[in-house]
Amino acid sequence: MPDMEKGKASEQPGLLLAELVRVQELAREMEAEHGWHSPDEFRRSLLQELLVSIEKAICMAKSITPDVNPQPADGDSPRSSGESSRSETSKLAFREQMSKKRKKLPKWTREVRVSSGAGGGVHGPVDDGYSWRKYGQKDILGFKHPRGYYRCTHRIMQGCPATKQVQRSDEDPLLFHVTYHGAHTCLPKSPAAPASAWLSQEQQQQEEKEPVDRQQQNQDLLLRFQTGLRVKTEDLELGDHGQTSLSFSFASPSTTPDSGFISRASPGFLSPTSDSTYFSFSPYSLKGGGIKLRSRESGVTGANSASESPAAADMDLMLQELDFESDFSSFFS
DNA sequence: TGTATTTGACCGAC
DNA sequence: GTCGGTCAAATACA
Repeated sequence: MPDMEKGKASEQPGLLLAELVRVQELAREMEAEHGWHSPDEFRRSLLQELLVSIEKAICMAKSITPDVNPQPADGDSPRSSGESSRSETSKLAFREQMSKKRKKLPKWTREVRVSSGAGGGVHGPVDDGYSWRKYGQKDILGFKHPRGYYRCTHRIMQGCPATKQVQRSDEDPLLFHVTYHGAHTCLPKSPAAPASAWLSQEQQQQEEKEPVDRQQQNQDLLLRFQTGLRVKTEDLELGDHGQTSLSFSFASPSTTPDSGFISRASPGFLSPTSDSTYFSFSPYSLKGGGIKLRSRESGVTGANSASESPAAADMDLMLQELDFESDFSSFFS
């Protein structure tokens, strides 16, 4: 293939991505102007759905590369048709296809700490809006605890390629590393109101009563985190596909997952591993899709060392330097 | 009885 | 050859 053609081919996804980012910006502007404080719940949920869909599209666009053959639509749902008659060769071909595809999928890693107050497990209903099905577990070299493998329940029906891996920390049994692979192409279980679950009714009412600008909202968010739970970023980094690593720590006994933050989320999110339970957050809530993330200076190490001010600084940094508008708007609105 | 989880085996990547 | 990720039959559970 001549270089010119190669260049054109590689330009297409870039243009597509640029267009999508542009649409995302417009949607965000619309949300900022009309959606965020709109008393019209319907309009707000529509805007949030729109933003989530755009992010999905961006993710998908990012996963496309010009030098790879386009995947057939049923590539993600191997058992959807003709499974029983699949020949050995086609089976192998499919595996190879999936293997190549995996490498292209966007990936997010995050660490989730479960409060000891929850008794080593979270009994409160926690939900990221998607349902997961465990398909494997494996002992990993260098880790005391096995790694659990989950995929989206809708993989077969809707061909959703999203998977996640859950690895319990050796040092801290209450800490779980959750790695998401691929963006959901399926519909969330409760698309209209997943995010509102993260705030108390009182907080939501307050939110509606007192319209503030976006930066002020970020500050409010920060305050809420400071009073309710600690949040810190650690080793914020960029992977090949915009991988980020974030850490959430529930530090106050009065704000254990059971007592508030988590328990207000919808059911079904709790995904037990073999010897524990864990919870995690939607990749659409925190991922840096389409957003450049900058590494912060290291200085806060270990979950327990996340004192108030570094956590505050980190959160502040996140909220100011990273464009988390859509992410956090869906996460906390 | 249908659905979800467990677990040994298989396969590709390194 | 080793290891991580996935498959799929067996099993558990509601």
